[in-house]
Amino acid sequence: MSRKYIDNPNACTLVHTMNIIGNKWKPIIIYLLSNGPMRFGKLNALVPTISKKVLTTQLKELENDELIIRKSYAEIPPRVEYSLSEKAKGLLPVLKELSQWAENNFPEIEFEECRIVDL
Amino acid sequence: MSRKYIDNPNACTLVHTMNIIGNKWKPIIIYLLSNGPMRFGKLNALVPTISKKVLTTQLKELENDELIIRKSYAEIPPRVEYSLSEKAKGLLPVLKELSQWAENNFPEIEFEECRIVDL
DNA sequence: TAAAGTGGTAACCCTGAAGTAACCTATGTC
DNA sequence: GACATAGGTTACTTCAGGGTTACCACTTTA
Repeated sequence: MSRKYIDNPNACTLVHTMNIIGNKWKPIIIYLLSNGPMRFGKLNALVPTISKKVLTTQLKELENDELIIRKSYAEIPPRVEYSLSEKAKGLLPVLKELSQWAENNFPEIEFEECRIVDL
Repeated sequence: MSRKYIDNPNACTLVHTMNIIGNKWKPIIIYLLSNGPMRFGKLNALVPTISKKVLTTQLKELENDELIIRKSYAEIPPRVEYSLSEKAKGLLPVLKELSQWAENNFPEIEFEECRIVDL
């Protein structure tokens, strides 16, 4: 008789984490929101390469996973603010370590294209 | 004049990290290899739901990113051993923190299906 | 009266990641 | 001579994530 499946829950919680934040846009969104609450339009302006539709779905998924909080004001024109939940804030130091790891281990990459233009 | 692009390299190193390990199988592979070198067949047996083709491409990509080391012996039948590089070992504590974060913040999830069967 | 501002939704398409099944190499063994 | 073994490759198909464009609601401003 031989084992056939993964033994360790660590691997699976990891998989779960990746399902939540391991995609193209979510780390960026979480990072941006770490500076404080932000409106939909501002997020969209800061990441012009994301379409409104995709931004909407990413925010909705993050909200479902309770990583961000959506607060909408009954105004015209509408105003909606997104902010990080406590769950997400607990993630920030780990994300920072991941960044650090990448910087330390891939020094050949300049990450220039990430630098700013103007706001 | 207003800023139009993301300001912070943190977000982008993060994106880079996610590109490397943020997918369905790589965290699992890295975790399994953290127990020591392992052969292709054993990896495949431990994760029976991954196809040989996909396992091959994942291992190849991890090797290109210098996270794992592929050692092949000129024997018949062939023998190939995979192990973690130093780069990848530096990542392990962070991955563990990510696991920990998921366990702490999603207590409602049992992660039962991750438990073992037999080896 | 028409355009701008805000936060979306609806319908559609496209691509790349992942999955399936068959095949290959070279040897040893029945 | 047929099969098993280990580590793949090749060709084909499927599917979900992401992308594009158009449109909406409601008010203020020009």
